Amino acid sequence: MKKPAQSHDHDHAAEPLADLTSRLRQKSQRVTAPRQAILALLREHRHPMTNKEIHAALAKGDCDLATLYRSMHLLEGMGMVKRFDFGDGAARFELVTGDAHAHHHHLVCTCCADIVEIDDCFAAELEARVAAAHGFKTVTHKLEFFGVCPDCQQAGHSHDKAKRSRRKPCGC
Amino acid sequence: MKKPAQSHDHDHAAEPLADLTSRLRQKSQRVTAPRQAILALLREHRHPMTNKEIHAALAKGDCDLATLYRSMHLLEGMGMVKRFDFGDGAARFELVTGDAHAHHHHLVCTCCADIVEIDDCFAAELEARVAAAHGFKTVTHKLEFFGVCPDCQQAGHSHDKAKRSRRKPCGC
DNA sequence: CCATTGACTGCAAATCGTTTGCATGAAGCA
DNA sequence: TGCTTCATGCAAACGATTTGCAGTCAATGG
Ligand SMILES: [Mn+2]
Ligand SMILES: [Mn+2]
Ligand SMILES: [Zn+2]
Ligand SMILES: [Zn+2]
Repeated sequence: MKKPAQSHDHDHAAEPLADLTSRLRQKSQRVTAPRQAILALLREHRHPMTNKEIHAALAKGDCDLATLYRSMHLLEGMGMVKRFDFGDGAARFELVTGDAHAHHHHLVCTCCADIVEIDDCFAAELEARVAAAHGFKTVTHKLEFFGVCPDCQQAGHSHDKAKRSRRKPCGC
Repeated sequence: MKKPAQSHDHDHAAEPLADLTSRLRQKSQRVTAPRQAILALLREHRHPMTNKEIHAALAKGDCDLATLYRSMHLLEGMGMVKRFDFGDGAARFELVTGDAHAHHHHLVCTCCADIVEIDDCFAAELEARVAAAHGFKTVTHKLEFFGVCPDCQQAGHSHDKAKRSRRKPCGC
């Protein structure tokens, strides 16, 4: 019914954990157990995760939820993770792997919450146009796509968007 | 320091209030005082407003905050208002004036929160491309631009994005 | 115009994601 | 090893949004 699930995608050349923690030291941030656990976990995932998901995925006692929130702020500020917003009220975070991956978008299934990574940003040109047209500087953009994935189309789901709770993907 | 402010923009041919309420009746929704007050207010604004802003703008006692939230859900479901998300934790709503206005985007000043309406959606093509590439159906997108408006550039603000609170525009 | 009735409202309490105060704990360094 | 400072855990605080409930009122039919 679901696809092979949000596979952990171990099949990629991930930056060694040591390299990640060293980036903390370089900015004189302490390499603590919670931070290592978080980075180790994010390293295994290629899709944005909510703090709740991250917390649940970590071994019990690895990291307090409050510490997790604080850590994500830190990592975001250091540019090591990127924050995404799918409009369901919970922030999602993804490890930044290489400059190219820093800015990108997603295609989210409103039915099963499956996420497709959209690595190319074709909005860069639009951004420049919009900025110039109104005299704005340092313009950025947030862009996410939502739709029904092939699997959920089959299942014959209708999913009246207006009726679903405003928060959280339906999960069918 | 600020521009003429979020002017009420009375200078547009707005749909008569009666036409709006009649749309409620057509779908057998009751025309109540709170709903009329909300519609009358939204009719005066062309930019997305948070429920807090709407509630503050209404005469005291016109509409309870809980009723306001419920009303926005109703109106959104009826397609009379559109919900926008600027990533500051509070939903914003705008009256839908004509089909053409239903889907559009914004350019938001991260400094003074000034909003520029971007009526053209140049992302429609991208959307189709993304949908086709991954077999998704009924694909939609959310897109907002953020930057520093001309006024705030002058003021010599730096605004280290990483340091600002995650929520709410700084307001300088 | 009045009675009827279910939809709608105000108020308060509950949720949810996120933030913060505070005392304790432990990285990094001499 | 001891010190200083930053980080953590826990619990309470927060802001946005939702919900339960009892009273109210818009719409309808007589
Ligand atoms: Mn991604
Ligand atoms: Mn708008
Ligand atoms: Zn982009
Ligand atoms: Zn668009």
